[in-house]
Amino acid sequence: MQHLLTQINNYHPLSAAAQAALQNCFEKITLSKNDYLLGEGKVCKHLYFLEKGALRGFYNLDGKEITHWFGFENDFVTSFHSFITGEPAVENIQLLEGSVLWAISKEQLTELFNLHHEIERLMRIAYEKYYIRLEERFVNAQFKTAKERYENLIQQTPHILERVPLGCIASYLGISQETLSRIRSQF
Amino acid sequence: MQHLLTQINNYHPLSAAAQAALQNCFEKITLSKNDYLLGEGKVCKHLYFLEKGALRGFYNLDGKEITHWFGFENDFVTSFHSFITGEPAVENIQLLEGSVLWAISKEQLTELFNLHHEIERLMRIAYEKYYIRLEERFVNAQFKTAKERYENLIQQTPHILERVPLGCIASYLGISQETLSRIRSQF
DNA sequence: TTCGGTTTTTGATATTTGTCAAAAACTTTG
DNA sequence: CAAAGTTTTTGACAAATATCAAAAACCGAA
Repeated sequence: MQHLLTQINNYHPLSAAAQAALQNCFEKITLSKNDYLLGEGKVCKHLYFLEKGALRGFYNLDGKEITHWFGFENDFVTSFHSFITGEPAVENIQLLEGSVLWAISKEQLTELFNLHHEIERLMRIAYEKYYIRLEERFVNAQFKTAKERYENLIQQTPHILERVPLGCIASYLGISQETLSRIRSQF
Repeated sequence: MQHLLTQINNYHPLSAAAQAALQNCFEKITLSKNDYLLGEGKVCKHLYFLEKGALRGFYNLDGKEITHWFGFENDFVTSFHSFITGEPAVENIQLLEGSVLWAISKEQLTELFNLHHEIERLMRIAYEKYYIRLEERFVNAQFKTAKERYENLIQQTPHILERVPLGCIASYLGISQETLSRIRSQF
């Protein structure tokens, strides 16, 4: 729990009162490799903080699993579309490693927003960061070649390569596994 | 100005006090077709609300202009990366039509966040909406074919087709102008 | 209305990436 | 450790898309 609070203070420093309130709402979850945090069709009612471990978001297309994002230590994760809109999730969230998470419900979070302006500020800032991050991935996806995207991955998020099976990475990069394998053989 | 306030209340209803505060901070800007709202290399210090008109964000790559987003009536627009981080913008923002905008500086907005919790909430909610919208574009870019992306455009944002030259739309869809032309001829 | 410039389309060809099938390498577990 | 399963690589070929060049269509201003 201390780790969670430290990280949150890193995003945006909070008063003791706000920290205490958060502490009351977050619940610890421990999951094993391959467990599901969320299955498609379910409404995702929680925001999670990933303290330790790794997971992926994926959806099914023509019988294939399309992994489109990963979560690692100190990431906030959820199915954002479902969490925000309240609609059923299109994606699954599955553990890539045994992990420790902290969960807070949307209801509780909304309540905390009302009680503590600074917690809503924290969230606003978190969204800003996540927006920028997504924007960069979007530009990569749309305007870079498969090889450039792989080089980007090596340089900017090499931990993904070390902790995730190549099959997941291929769809994360938006290319087929075979193409990824051929790109790798050029290095 | 009334239009601006009405639209903002649509996002999230505000108290009279908050509305008055906003009203004091937003400045009207009128620009002509082809004018620039922002040039690459400059830090984007304002958030804009587009009351009437259309514009595009684009950057230069190997001498070509890559349009990656459009703004239309009732959109909040800015170079988000630059606005959020304070770094120089990579992109240009150029008017596609004569337009009416309202501008607020980041400084003023930050001040308003401190004075009115509800304005920060408005912004948090706006980021949520924009995040989801971008996520959808990302999935399209990464996992759909050129033809599917064009069909999506027709169905979901047909106004783009009516108001924007095809050259801009091609790069918005992440395809060459020639390919776009060939796809169009199939309809 | 016509000229000059811009935008869009068409054609021929090259490049990139995907698909399917099989082999090789790696992992897990009894 | 060995069999069975899974993941990754390789090969041959097909499909999607890009590029370059030129023609056609469109558009704005004298």
